[in-house]
Amino acid sequence: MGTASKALSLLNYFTRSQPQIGLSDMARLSGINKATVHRLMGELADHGFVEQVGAGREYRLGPAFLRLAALREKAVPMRELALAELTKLSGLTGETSHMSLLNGEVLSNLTYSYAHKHGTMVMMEDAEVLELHSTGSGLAVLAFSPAPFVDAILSKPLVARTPETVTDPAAIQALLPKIRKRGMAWSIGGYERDVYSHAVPIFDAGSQCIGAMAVAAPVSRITDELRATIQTELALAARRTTRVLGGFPPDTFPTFSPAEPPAESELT
Amino acid sequence: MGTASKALSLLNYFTRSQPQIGLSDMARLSGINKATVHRLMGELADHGFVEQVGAGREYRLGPAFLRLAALREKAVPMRELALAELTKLSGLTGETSHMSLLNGEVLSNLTYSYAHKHGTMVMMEDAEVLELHSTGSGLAVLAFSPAPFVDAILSKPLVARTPETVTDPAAIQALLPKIRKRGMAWSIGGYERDVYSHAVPIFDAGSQCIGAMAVAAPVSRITDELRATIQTELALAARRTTRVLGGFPPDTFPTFSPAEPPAESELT
DNA sequence: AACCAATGGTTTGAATAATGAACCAACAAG
DNA sequence: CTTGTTGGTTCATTATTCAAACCATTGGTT
Repeated sequence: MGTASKALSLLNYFTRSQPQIGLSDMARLSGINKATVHRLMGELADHGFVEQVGAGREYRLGPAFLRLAALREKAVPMRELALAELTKLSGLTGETSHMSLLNGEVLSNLTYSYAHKHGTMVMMEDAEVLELHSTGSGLAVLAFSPAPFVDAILSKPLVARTPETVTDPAAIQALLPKIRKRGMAWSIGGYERDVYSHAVPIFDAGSQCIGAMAVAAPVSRITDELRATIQTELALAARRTTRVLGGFPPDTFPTFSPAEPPAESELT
Repeated sequence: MGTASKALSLLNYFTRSQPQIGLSDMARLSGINKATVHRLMGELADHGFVEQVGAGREYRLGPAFLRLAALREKAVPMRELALAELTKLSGLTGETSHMSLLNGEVLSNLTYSYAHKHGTMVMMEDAEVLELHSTGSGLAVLAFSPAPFVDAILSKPLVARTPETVTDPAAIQALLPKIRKRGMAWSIGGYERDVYSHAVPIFDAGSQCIGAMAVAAPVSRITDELRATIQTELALAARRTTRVLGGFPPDTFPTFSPAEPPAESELT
């Protein structure tokens, strides 16, 4: 791994739950020598990518990202375009919709839209991390990712987020052909209890899967009718999103047929 | 300069007007060897900080910034807090207000708020770059920055954005003590014609100047009354913003006195 | 106080990686 | 067929990273 990669990889240890990291912790987390970490963090700090805060001299992400994110969004208004589709999608389905991007071995949430139609709804957060094996979005991405990548993901220990989470690699592998065939994944309570999630992959200009668009509803609200609405509208919205982002689904990607309600036996 | 710094500095060549840069161009712009640039861009691309696009294989900023910016904003909701103050400020003054952060030798716009009170207003953009010598915000920052930094900025060629821009380093140096004394800078038509801008510096926990908050109004709309309102409210809003961001004005920072309307002779 | 275990930060020669000039191959214009 | 681009690669030279030790400071225990 090159020096620049090392410096950049340090940034990945900052998370929502651990927004500040000290020097020694960072050296431990990254497995990189403390002296090197110190130098790298110093260079990152010089460019505003991290900043040192008060007492413990811990590091946290710096203000440079706000500027660069704005420039990125100006050049490629992914978030804006996705949000436009999500807003429509939430309106049509009455449920929370979101889009997430593949980032290494996890998905990170890009943006989301709530429907304020019901008293309860599935909550999302910006930059929320979604695992590939336990979420509908993750399964959608896995199904349309290269086999070596899938194998790498599934060969690692799979955390059970809920009692319903499927953690058997073989069982997950078995799901993928079905997802590939219908162009849509679903997951019931795999990530959070009582959340029924539908997800469709999103592709870039090279037909590589770069993320997923999804609709998440409380299990209790799901009916055949709502399921049909979600599936129809989500498939359309995701297809439009891929296109509007300049991407193309692979030639093998199916046109989702709404007249194909899932048998109870294939619910997952 | 270390390897990591070189890689990070490459990111600064992407701008609003030049969002895509080829390998050779990047090598020229940065003065770094092409082979090195190639490797560094490859590493940046591996982490999603840049991506290569289609035909010319040019590079542009990658999607990783959206995630990291969201994490940063979650940890330190600068933008959100600033926007809350700006919204109030625009409401009270009826004019466009904005906040920008020092990034190297320029300010980059963090966020802004429009007042929809009049048919015309000063327009802003996210991540817009403001020069230190030609904007009210820039002068406010210069006045509260270390002398070596100010000297470094003013020793470089100063671009005249409009016929009104002051480009004489000595003349600008002469303004700074006055700005320090009153805790507020103003600029008339220095950056864009017909824009009258007031600006107050924002400080961090170490009383370092990190940016500025400003109100920009069309020159034609300025009256003594509006000027007094802007100055009073801006001074208060900026002070609240510094505090709410966890910062402290330096001990020497004056309490702006609204009962001190500028004589016409000190307009700049 | 004395001690211990942390912390952030710095220093050392031996191991490792980055560097830059030259070099390809591909494409375009003349 | 030259000339001048482009993105990308090679390899001896050069600079950086590594590990392990060491400081100075802090906070908690005995």
